Amino acid sequence: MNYWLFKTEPDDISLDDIKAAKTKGLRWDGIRNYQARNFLRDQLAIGDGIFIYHSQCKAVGIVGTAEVTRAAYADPAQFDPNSKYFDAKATTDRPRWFCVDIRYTGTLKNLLPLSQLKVDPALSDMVLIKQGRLSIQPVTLMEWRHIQTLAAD
DNA sequence: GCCAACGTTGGC
DNA sequence: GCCAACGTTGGC
Repeated sequence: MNYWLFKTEPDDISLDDIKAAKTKGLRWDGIRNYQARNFLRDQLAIGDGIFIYHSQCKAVGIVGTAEVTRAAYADPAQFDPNSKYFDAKATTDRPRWFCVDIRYTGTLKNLLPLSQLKVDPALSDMVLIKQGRLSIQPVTLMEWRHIQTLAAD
């Protein structure tokens, strides 16, 4: 069992949208960054825990949790010429991009703003803090637990 | 909307 | 295979 952080722009997909999808869950598609893709394809497993992080909005930070309900499969959008995620170089034999399905598991009592995460010594090695521009990233068990504790306060 | 960070593309 | 140009992410 591993832990992850997914960034999303709430104007596009918010935690509420994930919640509204209930147990049938949501396809997490449109990942077009190789580093994020490799995590998706090679490491995300059913049952893995996910922090949902809102970016590009007023309240930037971790808002809730979700879990993986289906491991990586070829992202159908790459084959759809009408999709903004279409990739002419991808074929069904050799898909380039992958997606997973996730479902809502909870909303944090308090949104944990990036500003707070940044100054927390226990989180100084977090990928979120050390590297920008990565929409799917690993979270250590220690970080996962620490953030859960912060959220419970 | 600005701009820094950084990944990707493409000419050579 | 180098590296400049370019595009995207994402905080502020």
